[in-house]
Amino acid sequence: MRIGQLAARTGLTTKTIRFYESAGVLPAPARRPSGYRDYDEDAVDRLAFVKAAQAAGLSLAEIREIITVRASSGAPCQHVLTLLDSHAADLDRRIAELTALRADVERLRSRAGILDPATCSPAAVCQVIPADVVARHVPTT
Amino acid sequence: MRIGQLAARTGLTTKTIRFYESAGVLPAPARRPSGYRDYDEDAVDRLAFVKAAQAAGLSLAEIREIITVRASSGAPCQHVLTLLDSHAADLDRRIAELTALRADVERLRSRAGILDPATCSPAAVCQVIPADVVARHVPTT
DNA sequence: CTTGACCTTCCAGCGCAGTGGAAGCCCTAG
DNA sequence: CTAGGGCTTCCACTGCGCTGGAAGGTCAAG
Repeated sequence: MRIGQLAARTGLTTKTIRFYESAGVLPAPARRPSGYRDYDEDAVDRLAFVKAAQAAGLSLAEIREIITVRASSGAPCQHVLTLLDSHAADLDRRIAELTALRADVERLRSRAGILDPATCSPAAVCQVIPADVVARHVPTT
Repeated sequence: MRIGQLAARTGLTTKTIRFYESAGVLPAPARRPSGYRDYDEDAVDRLAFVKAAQAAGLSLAEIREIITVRASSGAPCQHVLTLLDSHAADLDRRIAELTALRADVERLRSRAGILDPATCSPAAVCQVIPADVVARHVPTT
């Protein structure tokens, strides 16, 4: 099938499919004499995997790596599990950070009621956002 | 004071300070005859505000807008509160998304034990990541 | 006078996952 | 024969917050 039909069947754009090929997550397909790409059914499965892996939070670089492992040393399950674990840990960290930030934003909000706008200095712009929030949200990333 | 000293006092780099000026979050300072930037104490306060607002999750574009409001119509407290509210709502959404993703990653992990690597098709790469995760993590962003 | 630290400008690139557009070929229907 | 829709390549751009480097000016110490 040509790229347009593959796009229709997978819900991606032709642009994205070509980009995935260049990104190494979709093998270069056969070509017709005209130069048109000619895909088989495997391409549909592969793109389904790419979408699923993205939905699971993996980057294209990680997906490419999984595919490489699969091609060179068989089933990449162990590698995938390691990746998933490290992503779960990342997610836990991010969730904790965002939750802390959420609490701090709430704190600023409720504290704002007792402030007098007249006491804001122009250089400091707005005392609703005080300097001490920096200390609580240090370079975590 | 010159830019190097301002950088030392704020913990930023000279590059970043010039970038902030071009981004409109720090006013252009006076210049010495040599062309060197010459900052006053207000610059320290301003950069403290920028850092604090960043730590509170605001983008430079939002910070610039707050500063513009401040310059044109006085204390921007109401504007800042609106921004904080909308950011709190964003954070709630992001946290919910990440939490759902975290649960799904966990689900994949624990389900992986009962899979036979031999039943993975090469095109689908790895059945640890099944197509149905896509449905649960639809285009949310 | 020279060295070196500091400053100036401008231009380029990072990572990420695409998206947009231009110039041109292929193929079929009318 | 022409129009159109599809396909090809390549290059540039998006958003975000910087960071790096080149080429050159300034200033104080030795």
